[in-house]
Amino acid sequence: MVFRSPLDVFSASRILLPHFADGPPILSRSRSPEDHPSACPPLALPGLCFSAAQIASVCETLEETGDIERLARFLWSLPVTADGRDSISAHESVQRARAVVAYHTGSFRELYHILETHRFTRDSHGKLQAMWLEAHYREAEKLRGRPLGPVDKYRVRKKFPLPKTIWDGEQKTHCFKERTRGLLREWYLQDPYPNPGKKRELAHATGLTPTQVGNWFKNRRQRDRAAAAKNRLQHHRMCPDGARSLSGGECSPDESGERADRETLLSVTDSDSDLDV
DNA sequence: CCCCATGATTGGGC
DNA sequence: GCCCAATCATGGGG
Repeated sequence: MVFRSPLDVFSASRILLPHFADGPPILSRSRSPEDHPSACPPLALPGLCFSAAQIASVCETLEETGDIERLARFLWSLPVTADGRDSISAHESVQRARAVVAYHTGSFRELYHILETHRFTRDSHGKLQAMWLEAHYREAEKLRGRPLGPVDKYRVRKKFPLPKTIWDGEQKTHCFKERTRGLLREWYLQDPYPNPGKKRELAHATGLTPTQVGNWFKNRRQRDRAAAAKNRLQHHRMCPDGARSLSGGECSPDESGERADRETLLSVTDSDSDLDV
């Protein structure tokens, strides 16, 4: 938090920034002795010389405050080089800011190009990924003329995978290992409501986090209940009236165990394979 | 494309 | 805090 931006140095942000609409701010030269003139872009107006680092800090600050309009004007005021290989563009904060502005103005082609051609650090990944996806969603939505459902979005994500520049390649596991699931099922049969201690124990045994274990039990219970409810409906269709006490083959309900059918099925079918976790 | 199975998230209730 | 239902996200198979 020390020396975050030139705004702190100049302490004139309120005065300084509104001028961007009308052109570059009139400012005295940088006061920081470390800002060597070489950092100044060749196109900078005389008398106005931000160091690249200061420009980057301004970008960060404006992005944080969410004032996209002003950020856009600030970027617009910066000198540009044809290849973008200047000291200003080399700053991640600047590219990030350009991406944010491109996103907010709907300049998606530009957004994609920025994201694809610059390497971003992990801290930026979350936001940039969200912009990448959201932009593609919007384009797909426009093309299709109706809002996208979850599956549509999934397809969009498959069609436009995240660039390596904003994604470290880590992926979530879709399914746990067979052995893990076998363990979970065994414990579930004994106690569908494990206390925190048991959850931690199971987590340790399976290599999952306690939260994942909890999620698994939660989903298991929910889906067993759903299956039981469906079963009940079917039974009810076969035996519409309340003559349940007469044990009549097809129509004898095992009320205590709506889950029983499913559980026994699970415990039988899932012989524990010895795959590794 | 669609449907299904399964892990994760959300929002309300207690 | 945990529970639930509903829903989202993801991978795989017809």
